[in-house]
Amino acid sequence: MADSDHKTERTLPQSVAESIESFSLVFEQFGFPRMGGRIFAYLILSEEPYVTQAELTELLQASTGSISTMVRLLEQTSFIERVSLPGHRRDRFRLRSDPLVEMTRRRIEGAIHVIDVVDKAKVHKEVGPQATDRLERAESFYRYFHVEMELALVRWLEANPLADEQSRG
Amino acid sequence: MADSDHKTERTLPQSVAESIESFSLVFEQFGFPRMGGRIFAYLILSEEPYVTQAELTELLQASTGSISTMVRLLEQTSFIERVSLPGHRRDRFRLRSDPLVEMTRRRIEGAIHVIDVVDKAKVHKEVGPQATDRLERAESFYRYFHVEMELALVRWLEANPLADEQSRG
DNA sequence: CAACGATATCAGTAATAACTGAAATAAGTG
DNA sequence: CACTTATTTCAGTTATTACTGATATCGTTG
Repeated sequence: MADSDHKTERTLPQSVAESIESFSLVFEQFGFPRMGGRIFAYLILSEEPYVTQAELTELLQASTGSISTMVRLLEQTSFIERVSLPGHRRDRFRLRSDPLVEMTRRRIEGAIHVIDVVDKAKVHKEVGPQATDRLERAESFYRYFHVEMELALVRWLEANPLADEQSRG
Repeated sequence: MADSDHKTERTLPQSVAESIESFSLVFEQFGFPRMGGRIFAYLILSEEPYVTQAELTELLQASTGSISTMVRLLEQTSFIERVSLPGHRRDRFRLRSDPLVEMTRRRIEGAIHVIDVVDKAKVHKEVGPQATDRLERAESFYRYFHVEMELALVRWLEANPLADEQSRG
């Protein structure tokens, strides 16, 4: 019953490999290690919804350690999902959601931290009137922008619901 | 006529120094070296619109090399402005705009690069129908979101014009 | 134009983080 | 329960980058 290791493709086509690299750089901008971005990119670009660590190791030309650490990180941050099926030794992984949308959502939430830093800076007695004005301006901007981004995101999600191509593989 | 080096404060109050550190971490998230963030933070928090490299070196406890490199970087990326006055040896620097707003603006523009990467990935013949759907969904989201952010930013700037506290020191 | 002060440059250091590869552990199978 | 295979862990390597501190260059002033 084993699924052993008879995958058809042992290696990725050049063009896909290049796209994966581009994506990895994009995801790096979101604060992810490149290898994490490569996993995202593979899952986005592949027709196979699930992938095993062994496949990732081979296709992405990476070490088992690197893949193991990365899938755990992505799992813990809820970007991918681990599925272990009885009758299968290898765990399988799949995307939980559009990674770019989800990262954008988290970045939006990150704005709260910025607001917090700005707000905290205002309270010190050493901060003069002009500085206070600047801080208030920055805070006002961030508060506004944060809300606007949240609304825009919600609007888009409502207009573009997840057609659950997600729910089976 | 020299302005020599008779600044009143040789060192920053604890609380301000802490705020500066917090800011430096925020700016780091925008891809700036911490020292750059500290310079921003100082200029935001100070009542003095202008600062010299010597002052930054002392107040931020940094090396002259680090400060020199950083102000040049910030100058080249148009975040700060260098003003050299005749009769003054030291160059003086000041903010050109709200750094947080400006960085947000640039981040928005960065979305174009993401769209580009997604778009390029679609053309390869090896990319199947499901992957194409995912890419199109991502692209659609990014295009929409990019426009919405631009609009939100413009709206805010119109409602909050720069009262030119900027134009003199 | 000599001397000094400010800034730029550059080589070296330190700190960080990703990644590898091997060894340990866990889980599934006959 | 022994064996195999998948996964985790971890120590070590490599790469990157910020920063320092010394030296070189530039610019101003007397």
